Amino acid sequence: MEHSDHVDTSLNLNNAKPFRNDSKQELQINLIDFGRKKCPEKEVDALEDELKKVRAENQRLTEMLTITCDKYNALRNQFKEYMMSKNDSNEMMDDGISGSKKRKYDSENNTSNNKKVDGHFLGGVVKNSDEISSSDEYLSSPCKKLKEEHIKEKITRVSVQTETSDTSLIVKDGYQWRKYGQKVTRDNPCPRAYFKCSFAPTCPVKKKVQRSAEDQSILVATYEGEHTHPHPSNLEGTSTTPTRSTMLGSVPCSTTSHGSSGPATITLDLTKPTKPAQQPNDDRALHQFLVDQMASSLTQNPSFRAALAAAISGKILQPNNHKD
DNA sequence: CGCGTTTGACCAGCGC
DNA sequence: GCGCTGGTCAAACGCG
Repeated sequence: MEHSDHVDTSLNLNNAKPFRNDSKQELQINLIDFGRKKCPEKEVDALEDELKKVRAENQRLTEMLTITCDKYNALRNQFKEYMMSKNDSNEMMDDGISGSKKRKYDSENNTSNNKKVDGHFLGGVVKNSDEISSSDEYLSSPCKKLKEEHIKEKITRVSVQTETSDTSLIVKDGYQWRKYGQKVTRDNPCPRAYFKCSFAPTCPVKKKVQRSAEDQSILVATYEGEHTHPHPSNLEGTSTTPTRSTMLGSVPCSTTSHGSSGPATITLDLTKPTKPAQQPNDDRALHQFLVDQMASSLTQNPSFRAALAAAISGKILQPNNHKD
């Protein structure tokens, strides 16, 4: 676009504040500047048309996404119900296999996870799709008590793409962790680090971090339990209030979960910051994430679109009124 | 000096 | 019962 050199289209997302009046004002100011600098009427009409088209397209995509999400949720619920009924019947038959206990579950889960992590590596983002199989194992554990414990104790698995040169077993998720152990496991030459949540003394959450045996640039973090306290970033007054499903700590991530009972798999991509996870890069990742979130929520916000359209039609079309 | 990390020791589950 | 393994503990250590 030839205007890009002249027009400051930024919404000043650096502060990552929610959409508020001041942002709207700033937008209007930017649009005023936009109209003032150069906008032949034809071009404005063309832009307006394009805007309408984009809005229509956006609307259509939003509807499609909503429908897809609804369908996905319905299917997921069906699958969950099916698995529950299947496990209820399996449990009776599996009672003889008393050997399968916590450790067995963990190790099987870990190995299967490690294998699958690499199988779904897609251009810097790890697509870890073991949630179905692991929930299967998870729920089909013959030990009823342990099963209930596991269900109660939510397990989340996070695959993090990092630099191979980064030897630290640190997954920055915003919480405070205290390392209490490290162990080299049999099926993986890379040591596994054990962390406890130290943000709240009573918080039962534990975290295990280990590099994938096959792709050492991938860190696999396993979270056990749920935090009994709010996310530290929320307490610090972080402007956005992301849920665990959209933001794990302060790094960009996506998550696939299956309700409250099964393990969730979350995918982080820490490769975009080109250096190992350090504070400035963490900030950059956070910043990028917030920008994306803001952009996404703004474009899906009907009132924002209406305000944008109103601002364009009201201000640009009347370039003479731009200043008092 | 306080706090977090490191690391060897210990414990419990599991297979043989 | 024994050895292997994963998970945890706690003393030693390092750092700010």
